[in-house]
Formats: sequence, C-alpha cells, structure tokens
Amino acid sequence: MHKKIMYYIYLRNNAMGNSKLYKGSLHTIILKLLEENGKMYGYEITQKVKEITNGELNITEGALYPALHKLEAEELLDVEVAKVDNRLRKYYKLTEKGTKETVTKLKELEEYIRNMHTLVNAKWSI
Amino acid sequence: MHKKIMYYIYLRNNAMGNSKLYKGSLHTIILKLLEENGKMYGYEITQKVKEITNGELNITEGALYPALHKLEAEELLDVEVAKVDNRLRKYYKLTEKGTKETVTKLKELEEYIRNMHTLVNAKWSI
DNA sequence: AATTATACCTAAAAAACTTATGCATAAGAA
DNA sequence: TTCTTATGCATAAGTTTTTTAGGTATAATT
Repeated sequence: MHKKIMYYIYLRNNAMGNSKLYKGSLHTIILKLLEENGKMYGYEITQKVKEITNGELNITEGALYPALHKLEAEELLDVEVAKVDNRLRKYYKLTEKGTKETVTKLKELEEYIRNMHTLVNAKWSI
Repeated sequence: MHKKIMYYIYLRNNAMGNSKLYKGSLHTIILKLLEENGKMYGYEITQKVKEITNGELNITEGALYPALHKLEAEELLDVEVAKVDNRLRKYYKLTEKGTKETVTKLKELEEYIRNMHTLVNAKWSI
C-alpha cells in the first residue's frame, strides 16, 4: 500500500494588464522593503508590493526568486529558513553590505526619476 | 588609378559610468521629444537627451536606431530623408497614431513613477 | 595629416523580465 | 468529501530591450 497522492493543477493569473516598465528597479524595491521591514520572505514581498500599489504592480515569482538568489549571491542578503504551519519560509534580511547598497540604489532611482521628469517635461509632481 | 581611401578607425566612449536603469522608457523619451520638437533626426535626439540631463543619460546608437525603426514599423513615426552638407539625415515625426500613443506612454510613466515613489517610501519630491 | 564631430547602420551578447511549469501543504467553499 | 484557492518554494524557455562592438562615410577642427 502507498499513500494516495492528491495534486491539483490550477491556472494562475499573474500580472494581468498591470503597468509594466521597470528594469533594475526590482532589486531596489526588494532592498528597500527589507530595509523597512527588517526581514521578509518571498511570498510576503509579492503581497506587500501588490498591497502598496493597489494591485497595480505585481511582482511575478519568475522574476522575484531569481532576484533574491542573485542578491544573496552578491552578499547583499542573508537567508534564514523557517517552518511555519508545516510550510517552508525563507526569510531574507539585509547584510551590512546590503544596507549600503540600498542607499546607493535609492539615490540612483531618484536620479533616474528626476531625469525622466525633466526629459518628458512633465507637468505633474510627486 | 583609383582614389585613395582614407578611413579612420577610432574608439568611442559611449555611456561611461552614467546612470542606467530604464526599460521601456526609451520609446517614451523619443515620442515625447518628437511631440515637443516637431521633427528630429537620430543624432539630434542623442545630443538633446545628453544636453537636457547634463550628460547623465546617454542614449547609445545601438539602442536608438533600432528603436526608431520599430516605432516607424508600428506606424507611430513618419520618416523624411534629407541631405544637409552632403550628409544624410533622417527626420522623424509623430503620426496621428503616434501622438495618441505618446499620451498613453506618458500616463504609464507617471503611474510607474508614482508607484515607485510610494514603494520606496521616498522623502524627496519632484 | 590626423583627429573629432556629425550621421547613418547592424549583429552578437548580456540583462531582466514574462510565461509556463513543477511540487507541496493548509484553508475554505461546494 | 471534493474541489478550489491561498500560501510557499523553485526553475527553464522564450521575449524584449538594452549594451557592446563593429562598419561606412563626410565635414570641421587641431
């Protein structure tokens, strides 16, 4: 006898018609969220971003997890595995190097946004 | 007898340590510049961007020309070839479709920037 | 005479995504 | 009980958009 395996396949509806546009900004988002919240796990990050942007920005898992692994490889993040409700969670937090890099990345973002604002001669402000 | 060919090879120093970061924004920049200036040619666009951003953003030719061709293929731009001082210039201008698309793209950019501003909980404003 | 600025172009590679899977447990709805 | 949704991790193939690195040519400047 063996256990009966129940595994359901289901369709996902990631990222519908939500606003695209962003290149290196995913790393910046991750770093900044970790700076503010101390430690977070992947799924939590996707939900947080969705919540903050009222569902306008959806981080796909295919983008998020490789990004987290890369940041970890660059020693900007530390990982800590936890088991909650029999489910795995990988908590990430900034290293010292990561904290410095966050400052740099945020400056670059501001620079970029200022340049774009000037370039398109925007009437709006934030 | 044949003419003596004089052709100099030289090194280029495109895009030094200048601010990276931007994905679909190149199309938006091009469209907006054309909206403001009526018609422009490729080289002029690169110089204009450099000028406006004080040299911080340098559009590479390898990105610009394919982008212009793509926008033309999508019928957002019209081309007009001119010869000035025995040198070729290709002037681009917005089509009607292109003018509409410019509005859309600018809205998307604003949306994106607002989202990023909220996400990183920025203290600065523009 | 040599270099720099002006002007176009393309192809190979890299970067950063989306899309499409796969696996697994818990909670809630039918 | 059964099915579905939510929670949680992951990778691989494909696409888009960029960088890097070439190529060709004329005019102006050093």
